[in-house]
Amino acid sequence: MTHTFIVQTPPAFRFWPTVRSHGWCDLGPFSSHVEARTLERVHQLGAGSVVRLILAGDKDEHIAVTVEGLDNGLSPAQKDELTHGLTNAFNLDRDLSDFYALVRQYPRYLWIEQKAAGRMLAAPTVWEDLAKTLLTTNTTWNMTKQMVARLNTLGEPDAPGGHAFPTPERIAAMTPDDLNAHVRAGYRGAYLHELAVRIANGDLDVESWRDPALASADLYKRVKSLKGFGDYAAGSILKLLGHFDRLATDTECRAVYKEINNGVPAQNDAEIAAYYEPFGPWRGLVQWMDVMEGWLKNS
DNA sequence: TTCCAGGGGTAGA
DNA sequence: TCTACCCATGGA
Repeated sequence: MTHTFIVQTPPAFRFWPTVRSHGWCDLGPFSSHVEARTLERVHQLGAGSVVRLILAGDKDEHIAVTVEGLDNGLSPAQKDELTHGLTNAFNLDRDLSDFYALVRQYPRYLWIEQKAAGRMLAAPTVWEDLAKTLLTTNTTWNMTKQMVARLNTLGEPDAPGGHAFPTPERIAAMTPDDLNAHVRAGYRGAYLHELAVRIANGDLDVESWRDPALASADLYKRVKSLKGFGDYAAGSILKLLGHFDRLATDTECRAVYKEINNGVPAQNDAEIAAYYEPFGPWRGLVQWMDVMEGWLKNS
């Protein structure tokens, strides 16, 4: 049985550039389909049922949500739950007008507003963003995809054979050794397990980190206090949570800086930080746009 | 075989 | 605050 509803979006929102703003769209349980311009996701509702979501932008750039896999109707509570999760995932509460006003002043960055880029696709839960970000550290993107795919198979299955992202409770119920025998995350496995345990037993309420009143310096400290989250990972998480005043300088960013700097590599990360400093509270997003420019322009 | 990826923890200064 | 060294995986 299939149900469809619309999630309203803010002005200047565009569905496809937001989907393609981040590699997340190709990490399970998301999958993006370029020809159809749809984003799919196998998703577990709070009550336990697993559904398949097919998302597309409609003519007004609102999000058309098709829900497959519910035997009964889509209840108002389920619709609210999905809308809430998608509001998080698409960062629909975020006002980017100041960001566009800033980049409009730089010829190099005029493409950002023209492409309606800058809104980043996140996961519906902070736990999922943390787990995936941990699996991007010190590895290749291809390896990240494989590790996340294996992690994802631990989640609740749906009828067509997909899996929802595993809950922290599910991961916490495993031993670290069993988890890593399955995910093959190397030294990251123990960190992932510890994170799941702390969330599952209530020691950490990571969903509360979405609170807009939380200062980014405070949030940064909290993320970095997690095992396995250093400057790069914490900077990445802050962006997904809507704080853009932190850089997340990785090998990719260093390569991009070299291009911007006429082929001359930065002597150190401080030189890269100095380049982005004028962008103030938006510097992290400008840095991300530099990394994603080629991909976004071709999406 | 070695090197290293969308780094980070730890010890020691 | 900075540096040296270690860390598992698997592709090149």
